[in-house]
Amino acid sequence: MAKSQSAPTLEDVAKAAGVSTATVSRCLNDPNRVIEATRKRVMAAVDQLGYTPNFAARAMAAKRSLTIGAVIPTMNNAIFARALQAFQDQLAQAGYMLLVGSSAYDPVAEREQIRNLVARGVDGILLVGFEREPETYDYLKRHGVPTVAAWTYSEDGPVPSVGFDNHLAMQSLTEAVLSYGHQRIGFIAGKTEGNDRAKGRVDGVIAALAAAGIPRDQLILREADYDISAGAIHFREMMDAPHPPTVILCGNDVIAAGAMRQASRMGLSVPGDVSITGFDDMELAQIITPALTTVYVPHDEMGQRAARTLLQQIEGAEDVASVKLATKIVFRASLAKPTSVP
Amino acid sequence: MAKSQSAPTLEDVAKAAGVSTATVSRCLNDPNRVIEATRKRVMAAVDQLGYTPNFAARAMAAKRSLTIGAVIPTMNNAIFARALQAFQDQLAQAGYMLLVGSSAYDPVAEREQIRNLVARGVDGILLVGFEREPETYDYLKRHGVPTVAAWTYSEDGPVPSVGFDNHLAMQSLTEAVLSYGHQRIGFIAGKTEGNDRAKGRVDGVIAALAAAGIPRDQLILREADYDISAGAIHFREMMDAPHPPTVILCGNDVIAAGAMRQASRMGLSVPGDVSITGFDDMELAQIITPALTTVYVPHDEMGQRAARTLLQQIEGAEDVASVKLATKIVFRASLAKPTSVP
DNA sequence: CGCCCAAATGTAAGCGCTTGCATTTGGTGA
DNA sequence: TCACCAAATGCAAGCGCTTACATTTGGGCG
Repeated sequence: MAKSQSAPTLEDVAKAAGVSTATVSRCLNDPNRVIEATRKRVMAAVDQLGYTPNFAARAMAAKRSLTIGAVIPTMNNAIFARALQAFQDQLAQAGYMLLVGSSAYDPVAEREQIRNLVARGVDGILLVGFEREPETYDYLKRHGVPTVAAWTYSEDGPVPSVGFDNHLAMQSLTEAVLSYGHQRIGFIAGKTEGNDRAKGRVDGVIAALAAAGIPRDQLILREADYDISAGAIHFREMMDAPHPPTVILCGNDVIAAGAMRQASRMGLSVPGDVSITGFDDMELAQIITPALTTVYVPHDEMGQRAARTLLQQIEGAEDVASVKLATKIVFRASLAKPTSVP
Repeated sequence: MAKSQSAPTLEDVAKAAGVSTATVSRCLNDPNRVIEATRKRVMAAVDQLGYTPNFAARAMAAKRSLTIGAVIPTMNNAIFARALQAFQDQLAQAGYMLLVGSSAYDPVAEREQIRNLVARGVDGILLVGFEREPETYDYLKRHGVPTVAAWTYSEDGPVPSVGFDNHLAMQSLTEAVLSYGHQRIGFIAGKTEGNDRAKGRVDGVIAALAAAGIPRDQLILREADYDISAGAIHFREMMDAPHPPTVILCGNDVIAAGAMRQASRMGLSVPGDVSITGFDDMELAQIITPALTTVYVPHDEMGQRAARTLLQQIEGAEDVASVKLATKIVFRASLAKPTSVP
């Protein structure tokens, strides 16, 4: 089938309506700069011809693309995907579309993606976390691309942020865990390299232990990829060691789910033999058995607020404030007092 | 902070290298049309200036955007997100980026998004399922935008597809369930309106029952939104009715998870009191207790193949073939023989 | 009944790139 | 050595839109 004659352009509409292209353009972008009679005529022509503006041309002439970019580690688990959905919904309302890239937790890939997005002329960018080369922030600033960092929070980061205090959240959870009487603690953290969020969580645990006067070497710490099987593997290794912990904290719910699965495979009861906690409060946290004690994170709100923060910047606001979201500990069955005498 | 002088353009590079813009352009897009000495000089200028091409301009001049669009129902659960990730990875390798829209299962929103993507000049579009107005397909064809439908399969759909046979998959699962001896079947389907995949699954169940000579009114059929609580609610209503089913099939794993949670809240044992099955084999299927019998769907492969199918079309291949993916039933603990005598 | 001014509209210059065609270059064979 | 040809490069015309600036229009007012 032959591709039809190319789509109608602004000029076609102008001709059909008997006005200049400038008028048509104004009708579309700033309707009340044009008198009603004319506007009607133009609009009639528009939908009679089935005209749709060409965004590339518009982007080029107007120097804005009505497109926002986002680079996230992965969409494989619901955790980023969910906030991204909320982010996207909010943008769509403002007429923006979302261009996504994923980095697979690789800083180099992330940098590439960012450059790519900038080359595509996105009007703003959503990033996850703060930790990346200063050059990247320079680059972004140099190109005048508004940026917001999510899943993290700081008053004085290189760009505005919308997120929560990873350190504090994990510290609180750890304190809660300690208050149950646990002394030997395992923590299966996410990979911390280039990941300030994971680092924050580790530091939170350490701070809580320190505050409780528990010697640092009581903490069994390991880093895992963010997936089920990694959780399972590390859980097994920790539990197989000479003095297994009475509770294993996990860097997120997915790792915790892996740990849980492994516990059941090893015939260990949770929380009878060992307690387990997660982070994120994804849906699965309430579905697995026993239900998971974890840290609730307002994913949807984070996505929405991030969008608004970005939009504000795009609209030219100076000194856009970062948004600090509250997390809270959700106590469920997977955490209990240790039974074995230490 | 003042936005710096605008980014270097092709012309700047040309000037710096002492060649014409045409040569620079060729260096970038078709390097071996340019002699090595020149190429080196140009490349040096390129990274000395930190030049990055402007995609809008390129899109406009070359009439391709190196951008692919996708409209999916939602990224809230991992099911679409996961395949989307695979789709995206594959595209990235070919230099494309992904522009995403989500429809929230609303046909009108979907149509809007599609038009939007076309206006943005995407080189191809990924859609979920076949069912939508014929005008949409006309529109796409008229604009010459290659399209592929995923999560569904047909030899002779309006566009090539990459997916599996929903009807057959669910029919097989139902047959398996029947072979366990179940007679009173409940099916919590997904909403079927405008959703050929959900419809296919319903038809599959019905076909299997018919083949087994089980009267149609033995089937307790309901449609639910695709979320946990909907699964829970419908599960409760079915089980509270006078003659509760001995097995409840669910339109997907998320609904099944909801059913499972509700079962435990009602003190019903699975599969002792009632069996439950899902569809998709998401990660959570193996994590919940009891593990869920479900239909495995190769999400990653679907995403990858969809990308390749689309790319083929973009490269001008005629008559691109649809890809039929195999599903298979994964038997886990949630399905067993009925214990109560019918 | 003109004049003046603001509102409405038109004119046309780009935005940064690709590409068909024209021109130049350099090597080859006679 | 020179004509000839392919390869390398340059020229310049757009691609479809926005927008600063110029021009026209039409009403209110003196």
